[in-house]
Amino acid sequence: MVEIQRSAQGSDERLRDAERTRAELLEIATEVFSEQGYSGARVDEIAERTRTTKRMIYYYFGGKEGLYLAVLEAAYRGIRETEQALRADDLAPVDALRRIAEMTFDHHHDHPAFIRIVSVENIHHGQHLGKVESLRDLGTPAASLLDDVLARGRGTGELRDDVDALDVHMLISSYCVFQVANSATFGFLFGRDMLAPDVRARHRRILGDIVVGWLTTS
Amino acid sequence: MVEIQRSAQGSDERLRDAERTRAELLEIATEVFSEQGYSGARVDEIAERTRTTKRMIYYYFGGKEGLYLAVLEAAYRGIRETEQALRADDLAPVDALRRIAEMTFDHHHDHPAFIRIVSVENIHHGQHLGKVESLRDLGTPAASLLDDVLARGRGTGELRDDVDALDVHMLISSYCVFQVANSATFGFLFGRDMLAPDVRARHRRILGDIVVGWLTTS
Amino acid sequence: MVEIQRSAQGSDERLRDAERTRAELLEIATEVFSEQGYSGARVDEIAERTRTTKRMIYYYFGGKEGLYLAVLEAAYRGIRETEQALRADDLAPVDALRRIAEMTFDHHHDHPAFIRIVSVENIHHGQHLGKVESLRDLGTPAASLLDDVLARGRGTGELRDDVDALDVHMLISSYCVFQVANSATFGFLFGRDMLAPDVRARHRRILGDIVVGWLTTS
Amino acid sequence: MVEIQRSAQGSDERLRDAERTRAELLEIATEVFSEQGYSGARVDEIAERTRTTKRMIYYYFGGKEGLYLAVLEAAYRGIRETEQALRADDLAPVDALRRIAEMTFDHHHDHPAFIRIVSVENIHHGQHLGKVESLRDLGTPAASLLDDVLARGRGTGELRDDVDALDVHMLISSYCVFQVANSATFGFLFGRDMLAPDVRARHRRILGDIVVGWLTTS
DNA sequence: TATGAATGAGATTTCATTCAT
DNA sequence: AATGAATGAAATCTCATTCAT
Repeated sequence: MVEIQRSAQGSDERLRDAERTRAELLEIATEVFSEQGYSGARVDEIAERTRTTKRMIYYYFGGKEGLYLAVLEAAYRGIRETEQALRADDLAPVDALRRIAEMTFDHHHDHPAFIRIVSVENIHHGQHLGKVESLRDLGTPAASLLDDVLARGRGTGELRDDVDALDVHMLISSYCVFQVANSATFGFLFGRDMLAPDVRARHRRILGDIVVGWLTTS
Repeated sequence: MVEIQRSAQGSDERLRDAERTRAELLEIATEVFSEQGYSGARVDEIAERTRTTKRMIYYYFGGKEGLYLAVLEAAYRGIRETEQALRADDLAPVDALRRIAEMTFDHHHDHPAFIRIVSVENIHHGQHLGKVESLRDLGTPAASLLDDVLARGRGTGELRDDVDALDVHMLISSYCVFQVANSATFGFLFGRDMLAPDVRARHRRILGDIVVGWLTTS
Repeated sequence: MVEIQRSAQGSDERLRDAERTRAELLEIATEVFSEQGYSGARVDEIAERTRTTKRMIYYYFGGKEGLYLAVLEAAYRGIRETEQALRADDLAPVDALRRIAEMTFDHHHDHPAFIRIVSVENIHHGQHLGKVESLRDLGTPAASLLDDVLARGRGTGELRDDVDALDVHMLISSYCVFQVANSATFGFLFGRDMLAPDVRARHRRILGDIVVGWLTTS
Repeated sequence: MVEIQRSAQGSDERLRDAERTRAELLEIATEVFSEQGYSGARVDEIAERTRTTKRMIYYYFGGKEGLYLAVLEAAYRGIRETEQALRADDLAPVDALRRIAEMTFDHHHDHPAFIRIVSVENIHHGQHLGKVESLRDLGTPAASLLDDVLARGRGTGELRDDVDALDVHMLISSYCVFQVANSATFGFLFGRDMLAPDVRARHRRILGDIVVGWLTTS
């Protein structure tokens, strides 16, 4: 019985190792793809920064593109989870808005790899995104949260009613994405490092001001 | 003398051809780099879409990177010229602001290749940008134009005084860049095509509203 | 005793399973090797089309080559059995000849996988055939049957005597093998599908005519 | 002027070299593919047996399959030329028939690589053949030559009229192809080396006898 | 008897670049 | 000013096989 138990554990361990191998590849790949882009990333480099070998990429993901798709999926799944965790029903509409803006801002700053992967995917015209079944209607959560807040605010007359959730989401997204995705060129051209803590704090506040200001204008 | 004249003409023609070859390579390269990224672009493809051969890329630009740097420079020179042409002294501060926002918006929509090149460059951490001498202080014009308007507006009390030109520029840029740079993923996830004429018109108006609204709040 | 009986049954079942696994591998392997050739066949594909796993190929056959050798042996054993079942003593020599030709013809048409395996083996210069001990003198039955018929026919003066059994066997074989082994290219080049029922019937008759005609010429 | 002439020669030489490189690759590839099959052939091996490098295979043929297609095309073009060179109008129908049979027989024996390539292609179900545009209606010459002879023979009553050119061509082809394509297994099983000169001569005569005998039977 | 994970060696293919004229 | 041929280095991918249980 000890025998059996041991071998059962062994099997579990192997399975856990398999999962770990897969996860490790995914993690490093996310890093490398986000740093070098799809074509710039090297399968060899990804493997080397791992405990396993290049061969495993093909074993688990079928190839470079498969790995990239998995990275894409994991990245988007990550943001979806964050969004779903974001609750704002307990706040007054105006506060909720600022809260959503700030949380989104923080999420972008804290997950630069994800933002960069999105940039990479856009360079490739989103051609891979469509191949990932599980990413079909991923947009909904973010929009519906804002929808609720806007609806509540419109009811009380606090928020204007000629703007929809997607308009707001786009404003927030564009502002937040830019911080991370364009920090290199913006920093170079204007000498302002958007990733520096004080600048970040300022921009965070400004975004809140802008969003609230815009939606509370009659 | 006939001899000489002929050979002079020949030389002129050759020079003109040379200039044309260079220009054609630059044009196609801008397209290809903006469509496929730096690593994704193929020297072979660029050459094939040209009337010349691959060898000329090495002849004129020294290599793939040299060509990319030239593309980068040309692209930024283009935007600088547009910005310098933008005049707003004849308008009241608030109108000038809206005007700047809308012109910038249009410029981005009308020059997607440039926006995409900037994305590409950011993917590569702006590592090439620094190598182009002529792009040193390119940021100034855009900022100084806004600076003037803000100064005028602050004087009359029309515009708030706790926001600087760079803050405004960043808001406008982020909003405009997003339209073009992220249209693929945004369109896929939310089903809104930011490049469609009606959506574009709506976003254009919204951007003006946001900028003006933000800066006229006390 | 119940214990023992149970374990005996268990063992039988296991053996039967083992036999079944082996047989299944062999069957699928025959198919795959005959469809893709030796080098073209993939161990992975064979395993996938089976209820077992790739590992079993190594367990039962030692490897890809061992599996191929087993396929080769089984295929040739099949034809030998067919040939041995072919009886012609009860027919007049001329009828027997036609009968042998037609039976052989049918056998080839009905066992394309075998014919294709022979082609594959010839592509590889018969290098594996020599390794299968049990295939040593496999040729004899076919030849000796013809030998008998020819001997009988020569005795009565019905059949010519300057042709030996192997000459006849080669004619029949070449004609029959071609039907199956070269149907793709012949069909492509001449637009005649040798596997179509009516063409097959015509060729069958023609073969009989040729063989009989040839051997009855003085 | 000497300058010019020299450089013209140089250019010619380069061109000739290019042609030579291509031709050499094609020649070695024909050998290797015919010896090892499509999947069994190694691009590396082909290159190594050449004065150039593996890279050139991709430069000239685009890849392994492109090279194989070129081999296929060259091989079939070779046989077509041989067939077109074969003239038989000056012979009496019966003699012409024997002549065609014997010439075809010799051609097969003298071009084993071609026969083997055809076998290889059949193993792959002729899937590549269809991709070579220039091989569309290649069959015609062989058939039309026989057609003429048969027509002449039927007119004089020397040859039977219920057999068409394709029937005859198939008989001849199958007999000849078998000699080369199946010599390994046939030799192994029956101990008769079909490629040995004396056996070859015997089979050559026999084929003539069979063809003539068949077609002159009323 | 059976199996999922792993792997090394080698195969094919790609790519920016240089050579020779 | 221009060019076709050539290329080395490296990238991606494949395949039969073995490990550990």
